[in-house]
Parts: sequence; structure tokens; C-alpha cells
Amino acid sequence: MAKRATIKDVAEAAGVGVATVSRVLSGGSASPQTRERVLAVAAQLDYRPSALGRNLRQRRTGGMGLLVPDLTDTFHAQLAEGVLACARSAGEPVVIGSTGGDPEQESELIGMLLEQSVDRLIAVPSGDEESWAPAIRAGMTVVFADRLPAAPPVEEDPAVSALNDLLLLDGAAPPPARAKPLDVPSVVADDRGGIRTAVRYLRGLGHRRIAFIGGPGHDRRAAAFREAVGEPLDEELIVFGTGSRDSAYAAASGLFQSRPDLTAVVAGGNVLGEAAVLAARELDLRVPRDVSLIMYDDVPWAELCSPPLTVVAQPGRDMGYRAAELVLRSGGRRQRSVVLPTELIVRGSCGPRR
Amino acid sequence: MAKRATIKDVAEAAGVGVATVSRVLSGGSASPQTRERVLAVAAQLDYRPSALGRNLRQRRTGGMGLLVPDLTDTFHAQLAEGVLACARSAGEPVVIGSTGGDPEQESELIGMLLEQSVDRLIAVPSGDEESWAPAIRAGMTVVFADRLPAAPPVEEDPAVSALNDLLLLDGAAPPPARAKPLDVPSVVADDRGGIRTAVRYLRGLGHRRIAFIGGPGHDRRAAAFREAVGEPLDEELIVFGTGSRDSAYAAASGLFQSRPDLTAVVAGGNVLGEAAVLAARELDLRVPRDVSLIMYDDVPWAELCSPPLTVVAQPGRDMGYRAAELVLRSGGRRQRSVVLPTELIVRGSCGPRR
DNA sequence: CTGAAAGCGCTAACAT
DNA sequence: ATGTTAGCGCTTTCAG
Repeated sequence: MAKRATIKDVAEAAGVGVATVSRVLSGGSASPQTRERVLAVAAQLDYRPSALGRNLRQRRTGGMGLLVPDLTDTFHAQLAEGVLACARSAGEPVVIGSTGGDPEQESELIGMLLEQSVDRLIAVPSGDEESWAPAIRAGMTVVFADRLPAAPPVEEDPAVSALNDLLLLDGAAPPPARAKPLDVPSVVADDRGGIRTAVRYLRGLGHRRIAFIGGPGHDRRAAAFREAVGEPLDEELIVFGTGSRDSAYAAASGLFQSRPDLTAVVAGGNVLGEAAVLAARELDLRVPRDVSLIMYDDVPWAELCSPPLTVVAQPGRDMGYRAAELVLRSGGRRQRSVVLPTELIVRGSCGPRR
Repeated sequence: MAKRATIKDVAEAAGVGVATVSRVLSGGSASPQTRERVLAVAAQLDYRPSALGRNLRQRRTGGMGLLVPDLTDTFHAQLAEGVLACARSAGEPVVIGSTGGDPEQESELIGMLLEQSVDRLIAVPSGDEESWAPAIRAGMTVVFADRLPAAPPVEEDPAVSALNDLLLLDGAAPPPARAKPLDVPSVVADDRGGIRTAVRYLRGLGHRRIAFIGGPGHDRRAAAFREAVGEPLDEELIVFGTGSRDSAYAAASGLFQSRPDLTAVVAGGNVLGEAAVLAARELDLRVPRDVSLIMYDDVPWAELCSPPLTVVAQPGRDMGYRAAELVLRSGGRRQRSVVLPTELIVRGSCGPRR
């Protein structure tokens, strides 16, 4: 690294103390002449304050961390672009990590960020609330984007269980003592509205046996789907993949084969939509003649499919931007969560029930 | 930020000096007992060495920077995933920036990285060699991925020009004095081979009027295209977009309209392929009946198109991984550049000339 | 308004 | 083998 000028160099060259230079550069008070001289010298020396010194002094790194499951999921890429846009305009660095949807990798990455003293983090979480507790406790300012961590598995405390059994309290068992839920601001899409609109649209076309294919983190969408469909609910029509494209394909293909009677499917994300299109084609199901399809996420290629895909668009880029704003503006006090609207974009992948 | 234990805390608690703790944790020499005690205390205190202190001391930040034009370009996302995978397994942080293909933003981001003392950088460059010189001079270890910076515009030195005119040396003018080319390792695909294979394939199908649609950074591919097509060369069949999806669409659409006689097109990247498919459909050109299409980059949705797209696949993820290895292993000495093979994946978007 | 000085947490000489 | 010490570049009291 070519040696760069330090604040000391500037101070000497300007004939002032380092404190003065620091003040001038961070907008503190200084006489106009001093200020001007310092500025001139700094420019002449091409001085750039080192973030290293500042960070150490302030015991924190500026900027923010960004954790997403997978950048090749175009929606996450859009979200990331939003975060980067905001960070760029703020001149702040972004340390990024891809978790592969694996809570363990996620935790490791959080550890890495902690080590870097990155104390602001935007995350599309993969782990559950429990796995996020340490980060919060460590003092990180976290903002969740796109989804929230799942509630931790209810711990079957053997003693309590036994007691409950004994007292025959099963039916009206008190809610198991669970860790208090995380209080973290978030930026998510209106999944409930988005899914409901999609289901209603399909209903309006005459569809009755509608399926949902989800992936990790799509629990809220699945819940919204259950709610929108109402009774009678056919749980077999709700399937999940584990996050990889392969497993998404397997889920879609399995669904089509086991339930040839379904006439429409809602894919909970673009990777699942991709899988659904592929699986349908492989099984010679024609869209929308044999099966109607609505995909969550509007991605460029949705328009390229034949027929073009009808989608529930969520503003990925905006979500990222807003999340970054939230995490930056968090001047200590609590931030409100934000829910962004979705939009049903009707193209050609849905038709009347045959 | 909850106050974390420092090396001093560990030293005191273990009854040793800070240096010993430092040594133990970085694998230096220490007696087995001491080592054990320190390790125990460190674990007990949940001590994590602060990267801040280390970085300042070593005057450099670990990890690496990563600059790409646009993450929603799936190829760049794949490349980024490769970089992240390598960085993750090395436990190193990655500071990412998205340039939007704009040399100016790129320069600003480089400045930001310099300020952070990030001295290792992987970049899909947007600026030309000239705009990259400062980063190199500042001592950054740079590895270019996917493409190389364009040669700087030849400066028309008036004096030299005049002299040349005077001496009638125009025809055999000596190469203009240009800055010495950057000597930076890189990881790129075998564009020459990839394009040649594509063109030959199309030729074999009988196509004679083949077009090329490129974007920023596709100069090498365009050059390879010219070479592969040979004489007579129809320059009108080579068009460029500026990087945005809109401009890519405009370029494709304009090409199809101005040259209805073309029978095949090679798109220099997935965003351009996207545009080509869209434009063709808009103009009622059927693929492959009316026009054959080969796209650079194998992306998941290539298979979803109807017909599925024949592509020149380049190993985006590997490229990223290799680039990260290169930049990490750069133990001071020069690294060799690497060229990765491409593969023509024949699907259904090419047919015989009608 | 300005300067001197004290560290932030860590590593690398240097001494023991 | 281990402790002591001197900073890395910066911000921030605290005096002047």
C-alpha cells in the first residue's frame, strides 16, 4: 500500500495541531483562515482520513452488513441493489454475506460481522428468532427485510410436559414459556394482501383446487394462502422446497404428479415459479390451459416466458433501500417497521378453469 | 454495542501479558499450559479479537472489495456468489459495491474502499485503464473478472498530430504514446472460443447474416465476433446497448427493424439476450423460425423460454471463486491470469436458415 | 479558537 | 517462553 498522508502530515504541513485538522474535516469550529489553509493543504496532499483510525477510536465500523440467502435469486439481487444504492449515496460501505439459506452459515457470518465491529445489519433471515438473539444481545442494530425469522421451536420441557400430562392440562395448556419475541424493525411486502389478491383472482377464473409452492421463509405467505383459501383446506396442496433450485423442482414436480386434479398454483417466490414452469413443461402440462400459474416476485424473465407470467410484484429494490435507510437512521431510538404494497400484474399465465 | 472483552481483559484474567494472549490466538509459540489457560479464559469470556485493532495496527483491512455493474444481471450475481463462497470459507469479509456500469460511480466506490483501507479488490470493470490507474498506484491488489478495462482513448496530441501530418506519416503512423497498459491479473472466460463456436454453429445451420448485440464491456466479444465472421464484415450487424435493460431493448429492436434480412443473432450477455427475445416477440419474429438466437451466459431462465435458449455458458461462479482465490493468495508476487472455458449448450433457439 | 495528550484494541519489536 | 512497550490514525476531552 503506497503510504498515504496521515492527519499528522496535514497538521504539520498546515502548521496546526492534529485536533484542528480533525475539527475542520468533520465540520467543527475553526477560524475561516485556518479552515481554508487546512483544506488547501489536505487537498494538496490528497489526504483521505483513514476509516481505520476513526473506527478504532469510535469502537465501531461505519456502514452496514447485508445478509441474503442467495444473490442468484433475482429478488434478493434487487433487494441488495436497493441497499447498495442507499449506502452509496450515504458514502457508507456494505459488507455482504450470502448465507445459502443455512442458519449455521448465517450465524458464522454474524460472528464475522461482530468481529469487524459492524453493528448495523440488514438481513433476509434464515435462522429462527433464537438464532438471532445473540446478534441483538451483542448490540447490533438489525433490520429484517423481506421476511422475519421463524418463531423458535417450542421447547418441550420434559418436566413441564410431564406435569401437564399429569394434570391433564393438554387441551388448555398455557402457552409454553418461550423467549420474548424479538423486537426488530423490518421492511416486508404485504404478503397477506398479495396472496389474497392472487387467490381471489384465480377464484374469479373459476379455480377451486389451488396449490401453493413455498420455500424457506415463505411461512407468512403460506399462512396468508391458507387464510385466503379458507375452508375446506386441502393441506396436500401446500408444499415446500428447501431453497435450492433442485428441491424447488422436486416439490413442484411432486405436487403436479400427486395431485393432477389441481388447476392452479401460486409460487411463493421466483425460484419456485421457475421450478413450476419447468416441472409443468416436463410433465406436458400447458400453461395456462392445463394449469394456471401465479408467481411471487416480478423479475425480468417473467415477461419472457410463454405465456408471460402473471405475478405478484413486490418492490424489491425499494425494500432494500428502505431497509438501509432504517438501519442508518436508527439514531438509537426504535424504528417503525414498514410494509410495502404488492401488485398483481396480470400477464398470460392464468386462464379460466378448464 | 454491549462492551466486549478485550485482549487486556483476557490477559488479566489469565494472569499473563497481552502479547502472550495475542501469540496464543494467532498460533505463536507458548507453553502448552499457558496456551490452554489462555484459551480457556478467552472462551469463558467469549472473547473475540477485534478486527479494528488489528487492522489499524497492520494498516490494512482484511478481506476484499467487490465491484460489479449490476447484481440483477444474473451472471454478475453468479460471479458474486463465487466470490462470497471463497471469502466465506476463508472467514474474510467482502465489501461490495454496485457501479451501475458508470465509471464515475466506480471511481467513487474505489475511493470509499481506499478510505476503508481495503487493499484487495475484485472488479468487473466499467471504467477504462486510465480510470483504474489510481487504484493500482494506490497499491491495491486488483483482479479483474469477466472483462478487462478498455484501453484509454487515444490522446490526440496536437503537436504530434501536426508533425505526423507534416511528415505524411499518417499511413504508417507510429503507435501513439499511450500510458503503459495495466498489468493486472484477471479471470475471464474464453470469449474468443465461445463466440467462435457460436458463430460456427450458426454458420453450420446455414446462416450468413448474423448479428451481434453487445453491452458495455463486451468489446472483446465483439472483436471475437468480427474475427469469427471474417470478411465481408457487415458493421451494421454489430450494435451496442449502454447497459440498461431499456437501452438493450432499444438496440435489439432497432437492429431487427433496420435489418430484417438478418437470420441469426448472438447476444453478448444475458441482459441483451433478454432484450432480444422481447424485441423479437414484439416484432412478431419467431424464434427460431424467423431468427435464430444464441445468448452469452447460461442463466436459469434460459431454459424457461420457449423455445429454450441455446447459450454460450461461462462458469460465473467459478470465475468469482477463482478471482477471490487469486486476490487472497496474492502474497505480494505477481499472479497469473486465468482463462476459463466456455461451453455451447444447444437448446432450441437456433434453427436452419429459412 | 486551538493545541497537547490520552487512549481505542491490537501486534511486533525488544528485553528478559 | 513471556512480559513490556511503542505505536497504527484518529477523535475527544481538557487546558490555554
